[in-house]
Amino acid sequence: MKKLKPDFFRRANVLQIAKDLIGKVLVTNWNGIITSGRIVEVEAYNGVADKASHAFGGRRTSRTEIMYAEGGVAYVYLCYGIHHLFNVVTYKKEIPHAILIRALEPIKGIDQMLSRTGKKKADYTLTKGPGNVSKAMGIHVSHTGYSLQSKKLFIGDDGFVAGKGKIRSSPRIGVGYAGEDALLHYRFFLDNNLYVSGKK
DNA sequence: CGACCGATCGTCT
DNA sequence: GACGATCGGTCGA
Repeated sequence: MKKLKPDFFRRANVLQIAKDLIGKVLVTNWNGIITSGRIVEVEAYNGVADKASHAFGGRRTSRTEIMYAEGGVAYVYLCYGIHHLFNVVTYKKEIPHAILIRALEPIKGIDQMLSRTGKKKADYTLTKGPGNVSKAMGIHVSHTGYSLQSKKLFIGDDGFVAGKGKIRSSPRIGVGYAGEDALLHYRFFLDNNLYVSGKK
């Protein structure tokens, strides 16, 4: 499998990168324990102009500082005190674009995902939703700043191609506070995939 | 089904 | 001191 190169993440159009990430494979390798899954749902956060983004209006804090880094690194933050949400930083230095990985279809290391999540059997809840993705993959806030060129955390292309018309879009989840920006179709997902969050 | 609620804590005001 | 880019369980219709 080919690891996605830095150039993939350094493009200006965060919506295009988000769409391109659908069907790619997220891999973690912590101490030789490999888990991987196909990305089936993402959301784009379009920098300082996007009310739903942590970096809206150029807000810059110690938490969000990593969003202003060169594209191709991880931004992981804690949500509701419980869930670690994994994002990919894109575009260039000082421009805080990011893409939230919301759902995977498990490929490798399913036993390991079960033990990390404490679930008994592998069903579509294993890697459905951003909190579950990080839990199953062993991703933690301490991984913020990791390069996606690392051997421990990267995104690969195994040749999978989404069929024509299979990538759908919709408004983002849980961003009602963002006013009119909550209506933007910045969420992309594989049509009819069980692991996509939202409806059953 | 849908609505609601508790868990749990770092971050920002 | 309030509140989230969430989840999973429970309750009632």
